[in-house]
Amino acid sequence: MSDSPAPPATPANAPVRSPRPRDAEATKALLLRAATEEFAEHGFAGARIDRIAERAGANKRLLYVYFGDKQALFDAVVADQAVGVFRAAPMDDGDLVAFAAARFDYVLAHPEAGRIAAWRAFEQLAATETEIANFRSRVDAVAAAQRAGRVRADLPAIDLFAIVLRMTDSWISAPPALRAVGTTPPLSPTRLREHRAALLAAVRGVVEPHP
Amino acid sequence: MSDSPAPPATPANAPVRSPRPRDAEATKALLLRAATEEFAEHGFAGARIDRIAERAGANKRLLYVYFGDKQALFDAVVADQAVGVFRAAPMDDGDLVAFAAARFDYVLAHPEAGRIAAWRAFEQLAATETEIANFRSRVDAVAAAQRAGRVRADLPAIDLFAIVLRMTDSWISAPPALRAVGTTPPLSPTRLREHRAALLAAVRGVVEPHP
DNA sequence: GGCTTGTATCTAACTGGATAGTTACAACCC
DNA sequence: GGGTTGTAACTATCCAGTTAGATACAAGCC
Repeated sequence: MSDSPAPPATPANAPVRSPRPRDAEATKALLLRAATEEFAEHGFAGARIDRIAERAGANKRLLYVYFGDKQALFDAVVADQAVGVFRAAPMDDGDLVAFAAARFDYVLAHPEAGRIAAWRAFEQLAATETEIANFRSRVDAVAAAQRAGRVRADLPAIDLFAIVLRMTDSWISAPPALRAVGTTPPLSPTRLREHRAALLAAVRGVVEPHP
Repeated sequence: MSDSPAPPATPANAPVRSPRPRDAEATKALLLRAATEEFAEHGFAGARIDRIAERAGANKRLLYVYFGDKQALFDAVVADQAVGVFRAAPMDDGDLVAFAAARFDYVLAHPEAGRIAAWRAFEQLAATETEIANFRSRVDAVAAAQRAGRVRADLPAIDLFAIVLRMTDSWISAPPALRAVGTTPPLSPTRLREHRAALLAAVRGVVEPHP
């Protein structure tokens, strides 16, 4: 015990206490990212504040400083993810097939976005004005396409949109048991391409004008 | 077990703090029913054991005696609800339109069934053999209908089924914000009939044989 | 019938650990 | 100094699961 460096309480040689670089924006972003993963995996009730702080490598306190409480943090995550999905899947000219393709690709590349959206839909919280406005613009675009004869016009635009929206999630959010029915390897790229093609063909069947 | 015609008289008489009649089966059924409601509303993590016992007017302990723990209770609820949906929405001859109609009607009349199924799909638990077998029988029926020329055969049966399954939920599990886009009164019977018709027309567009 | 005993059903109160949120304070930078 | 950013320790509450025991009921025995 005499020849050992005998590290005292002072962290002379131990940089374990790597003092986080004082960067509020970076820390906030780290916390939001960690919260996104945690909420995506476990939902609101299942998510743990301590795990989020740990994931972010930040202190729990900062979470409350920057976001408020757990609910406010969840809302921030939801809003953030909604921006991403909304941008990634535009609906130019009410083209529902292109919309479905873009949304499918985005949610496949960002599974947490799909899960957050789904979990959000299941909490019985009131919709925000922003959310409603986003959806309304999409439904309006579909209605315009109907008037232009590019989309079948004998069904309400909002129903067409709601149906196609759900179709887009058909594989990503399918019951695990249904996915288990398919090929033994869970998710080969080939299989995924096949489903993507089937999805788009199905959407075409829904939206193409009917006699 | 959903076909128990014995006690159709619902025990809605008096959940007062009177000594519970000693009837194990009735208590068990009451607990299962209460758990179904609680899990449907709040999901697994959000559900509270104490609330379930209170809803059932039974003691918390009985829940552990009859079902095991929270997870086992959830599994029991899921299995029970799955039986109901499976029976209510058969798929004779791979008729996906009739399947969609029956499933839509059933889930509309039993919202908790749809919510339980959705919560179940969100937990990343492994699928049971029963679940897989149920889905496989449906997919096989679709494949048979394809061979018989009643359903378009240029898309994989499993994809067709997954897509139609999700379409069925398109209104029931639509984001609240999307539902808010529609008419101001949230859910009129007329609007519901309209959506049902649109859903079935859309399913027809998906499954009808293509040249 | 009355009494005992055994078992299934039910209850109130408790526990140990987890968890959201807080306080007190230190370090940094202007 | 003073505002900002960070950390550790703390608290009050909640909650799944348990303990210990009470009560109804039926079978067995007299």
